[in-house]
Amino acid sequence: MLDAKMVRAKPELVEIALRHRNQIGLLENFLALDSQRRILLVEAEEIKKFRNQASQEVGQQMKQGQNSEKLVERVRQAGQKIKELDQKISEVEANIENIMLNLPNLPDASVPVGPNEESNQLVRVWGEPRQFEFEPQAHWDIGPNLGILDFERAAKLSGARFTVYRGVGARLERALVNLFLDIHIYEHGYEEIFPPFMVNRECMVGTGQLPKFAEDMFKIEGREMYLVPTAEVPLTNLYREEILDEKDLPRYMTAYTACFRAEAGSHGRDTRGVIRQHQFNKVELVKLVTPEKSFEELETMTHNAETVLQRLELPYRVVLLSTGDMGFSSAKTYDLEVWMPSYNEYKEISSCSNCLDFQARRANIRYRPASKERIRYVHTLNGSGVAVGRTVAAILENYQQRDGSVVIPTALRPYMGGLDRIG
RNA sequence: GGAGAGAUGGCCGAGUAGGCUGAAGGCGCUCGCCUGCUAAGCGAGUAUACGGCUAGUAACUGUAUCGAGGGUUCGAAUCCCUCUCUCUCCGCCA
Repeated sequence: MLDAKMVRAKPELVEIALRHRNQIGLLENFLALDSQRRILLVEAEEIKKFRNQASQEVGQQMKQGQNSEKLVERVRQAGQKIKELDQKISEVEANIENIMLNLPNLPDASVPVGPNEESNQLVRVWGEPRQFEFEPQAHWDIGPNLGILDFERAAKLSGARFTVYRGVGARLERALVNLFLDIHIYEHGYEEIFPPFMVNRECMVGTGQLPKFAEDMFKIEGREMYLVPTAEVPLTNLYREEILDEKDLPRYMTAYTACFRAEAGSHGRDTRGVIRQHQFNKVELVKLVTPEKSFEELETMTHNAETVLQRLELPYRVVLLSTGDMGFSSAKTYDLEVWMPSYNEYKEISSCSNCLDFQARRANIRYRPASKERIRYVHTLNGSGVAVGRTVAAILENYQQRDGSVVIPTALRPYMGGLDRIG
């Protein structure tokens, strides 16, 4: 959520920033409702002031045995008026809230302006795509051929966009989770968290999935509970409605969770393989930091995610997303894209974002500065460290051999019981 | 699933025949004093949100907030209703 006072003070700037995000005309109603709200507030508060004083007076008079009927009657009427005004105010506030909850974060000044991913900015490239001396296969062929991915039976169980991992494939998935977690816990200093995979509505609003993107979520029938679309949701919301001490910051947290996405509106995209699934595994990184530090924390978080790909010796590049390609809650996002031979291009495998105080404001996560200034919102960051299914795909494709077998990256072998090759 | 208890400020914890309690007391924290150092001691201070007024995120001022929402009342942390959560016992279960 944006700071309403800031929007009120500089609507033109906000308008421009929103236009860069392809969001137009969302502010018109806000300004009108906002001033209406303040007019109503002043009126209601004045009457409440009268009521407070008058009802106290009534108490005094009653104690002294005086007749206070007239005053009582006036207060009664004031109470009626207050009820009406409060009613109006809460309607107006509901409208304002609705607008505010649907406004995306504003892009940072360092973000390239552009309508879509075409405007993304290449930041750096690591490693080089391998030159195959044979025709490389796609992971959706490699996996089934090795008997480690079973798409057909997954469809029988759950439909499209699900995969069954079996045998060494299942172990590969599990090994990657453990490798990623170990790197972030023991090398990068993140606290390991194992959160619930279902969360309530407040959490989903807190990180920005709701109310705008309800159709992307899996909701539990008959309950206000949602399957987590990313561990970012439970991790960030761990401190919802809390006031932290500055000495408790920064907080670095990492978690493995399954992630569940309805993928509404992505029909026909990435239909083959494990790239776009309704359920996938991910190790997520989340940071809560002081505002002064958030941009440098974004850099280190991105490097933390890169470490995983470097350890696996997978070629990737880092891209700074343009204003038109960023997620709703983010002010600045780096994507990590891993080389995928089947696509003959780099595919997103991690997304690292600085959300500034946007989520903190929604989730009401604040901290008390050591210097005794007033309480402030923390800044929140999140990043994939990294998507596990896509890593499996990348390993299968980048490490495939002419005979159909797949070499296991060295760093992963201890997690695979020493196995150095599949097939 | 059955029975009962409870939700108050950063924490603990008072507060029911409804009124001057934003809220006693303690702890913690901050500042000052004291002190060879530390500790102890003494004094003062210490909620948040949204408004008004302002050059002002200063001061002043108003309103709201004692789990959430609604009701009764001139007036509710205190009475009534609904919901949520926590705890105890029983049952069931990985």
